[in-house]
Amino acid sequence: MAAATGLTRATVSALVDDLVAGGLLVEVDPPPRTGAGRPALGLALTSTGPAALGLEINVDYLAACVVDLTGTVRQRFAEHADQRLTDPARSLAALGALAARARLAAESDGLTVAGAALAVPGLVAGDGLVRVAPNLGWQNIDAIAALHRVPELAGLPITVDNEANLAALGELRVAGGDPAVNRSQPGIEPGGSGPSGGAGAVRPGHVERSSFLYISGEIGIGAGLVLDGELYRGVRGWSGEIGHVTVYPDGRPCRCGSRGCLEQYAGQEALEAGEPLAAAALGIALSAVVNLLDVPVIVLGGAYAPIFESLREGIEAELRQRVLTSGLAPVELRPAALGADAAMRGAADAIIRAVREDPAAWLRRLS
Amino acid sequence: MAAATGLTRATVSALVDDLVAGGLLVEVDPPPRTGAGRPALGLALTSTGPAALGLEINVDYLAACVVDLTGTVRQRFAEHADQRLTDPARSLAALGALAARARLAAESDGLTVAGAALAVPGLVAGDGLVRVAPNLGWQNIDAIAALHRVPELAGLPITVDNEANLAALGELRVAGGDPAVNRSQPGIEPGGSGPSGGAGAVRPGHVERSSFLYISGEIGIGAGLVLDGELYRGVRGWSGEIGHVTVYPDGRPCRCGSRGCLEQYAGQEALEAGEPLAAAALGIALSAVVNLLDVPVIVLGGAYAPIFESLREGIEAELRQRVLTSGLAPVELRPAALGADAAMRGAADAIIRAVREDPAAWLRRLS
DNA sequence: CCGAAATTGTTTAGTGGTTGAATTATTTGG
DNA sequence: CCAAATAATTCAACCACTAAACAATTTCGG
Repeated sequence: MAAATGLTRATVSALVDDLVAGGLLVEVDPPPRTGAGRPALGLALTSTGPAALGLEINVDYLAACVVDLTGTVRQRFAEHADQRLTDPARSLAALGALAARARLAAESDGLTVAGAALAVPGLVAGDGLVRVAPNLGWQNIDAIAALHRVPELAGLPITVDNEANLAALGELRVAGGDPAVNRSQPGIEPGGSGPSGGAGAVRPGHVERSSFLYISGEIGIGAGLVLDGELYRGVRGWSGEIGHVTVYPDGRPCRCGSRGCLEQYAGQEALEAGEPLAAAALGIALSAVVNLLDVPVIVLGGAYAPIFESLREGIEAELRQRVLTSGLAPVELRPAALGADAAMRGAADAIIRAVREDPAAWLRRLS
Repeated sequence: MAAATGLTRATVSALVDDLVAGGLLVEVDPPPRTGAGRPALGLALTSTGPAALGLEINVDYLAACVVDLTGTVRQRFAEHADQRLTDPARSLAALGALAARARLAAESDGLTVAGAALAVPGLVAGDGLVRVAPNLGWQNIDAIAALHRVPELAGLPITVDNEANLAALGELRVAGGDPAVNRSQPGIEPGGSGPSGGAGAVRPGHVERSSFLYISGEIGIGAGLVLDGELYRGVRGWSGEIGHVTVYPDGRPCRCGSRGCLEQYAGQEALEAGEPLAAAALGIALSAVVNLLDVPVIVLGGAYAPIFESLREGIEAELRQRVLTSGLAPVELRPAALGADAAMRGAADAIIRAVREDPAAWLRRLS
């Protein structure tokens, strides 16, 4: 652990002591043994302590979950109902009720909910205001205030974010880039036990930071962009609107007022109509992303995940042709690892991530 | 200064003392007076001390400059000659000679060159190897090694980067995002001298971090992307290849092997042929960027800068139609502030930036 | 079965950057 | 000329971290 962080063993000891005392870490018994020497103590994130409430509202369902520090889903509630015909205030009240149940269930399980995040299919301003969510029929909805009106959620910090952004965060956790997840138990690389090199053989403090585009095919098409392990939200929080990237400049008119948007060729409605250009259109739009941003991985989520194999070849053909650097290094295409829960899981993960990044803030809260 | 950084006045004093002792700052006499109280001391970056060597190689010229800590160009040498017909080694030797002259002139002027950066019109790998520069006819050229063969540059740290990336950095300095440039002399906002609020009225440590896309129209079209005040280079350093973003999927064949690339409609050759679609093609490609990344500003550089006004309306029309959020907040379009020297200036600036970001490293060097 | 080597974890004194409060210096404005 | 305001310095105290010694516990070789 000291080698991985670049800190002294003494420092690590002190910090770990704090985290154990604060209830964020627990010592566990059986560490895997690696060779000679005194065996290391096992450490694990607590499954009691801080937890996060992940919320999602979408065209045809509401969902809430509670995730603990380890990333395990501890509670999960969902409700299927068409939100398009419902008044936003009612939708949010129903979601609030779901969230309240999830929170109470979690707290009676020893967890303390540190905060909540809500995933919505629309444009969210920096202050959390939902500017427009076309498929829900929302416009300028203050979802945070609405949720805060539920008594059980009154004091809770709540954030709102775009559905694709949060789903991308969910994938980030699974795909790697999160050292606490894809590393094994503390105790450095088991392979390197020999005298292969002294201290400094591994660059200390270095963590592989992944970059990828998550693209979510729903009624609309959204994208979440992770650059160097961090979600990029854009200056106003409106990044990732890949559904309205122009694919055919003089193509079909789109409800956004433009023509030839990707959504017209690869949105869920086009897919259900058997659109033959879907894969090609996706490939054209994605090649623009790769040319511009040099992202090495593209994750297909939402409605694209189940039909991944049928899209793959068509997309890859366009990427090969249209990405300038495709000859130097290919782009990896893969289906989303998380299913329909991706956005809700990612929402909870956003909160957990904040606690992980600054555990001291969580410990200070006990004042 | 203490208020701006969030540090104590005592700490600032100590730090400033170090920088003055190390020759990075000098005390200057006349600070502008703001109201009652003892007047503040003036501080300015030294115009002696560390400096940076900015180098550029392009199709028809070589250039080298030396920039000091304040951002002033202290030396500038350029040489016009067609590099397409020249052997890469010869081009680099000629550039090295130019660089050597610039360095010697600067050092006899009291400056110490801290490092050099080279701008090339091509793809540069993370280690500085120029993978391919189509318009120079380069492939896998180790420019750093070649420059290091010049005796006067032997020990100097040298980096290589894409021309558009560095030009974007140059624009960043001019456009803002660099507190040391766009703030006035130390001594906080002169307007706020009244009792408008105690300490903490200004969020300490906050600096406006700009995001924009710089697009450079040369023979090829490149782009440099600045997100939150930082240049985004992409995972492999190959971001910004906007010239090969598809604009018309079944359009003109491009020398990259694809069809309908932006370069075919808005590259310098197309412009010179009076291509009527140039502005529209640019607008289509740029709308994709804005939809994906939500950048609020686009800077047109290279060959686009002088004809900015003739392109503006055509580009803006496409942006209005194709950018989903154009109704919520318009995208600002503006011509590059720096001229043909943008990339070279940006190159030097990249080095200066490194010294500014970690002045302690520069001070340690004196051991 | 013993001892050497290896590895983990703790203890201790020391260091450097920072804070906070007190002090001094120098101006404006009534 | 004095009060209020602002700028800068000094100094003791603090905190996170380091470095080095030490203690604990294992494997491995005879």
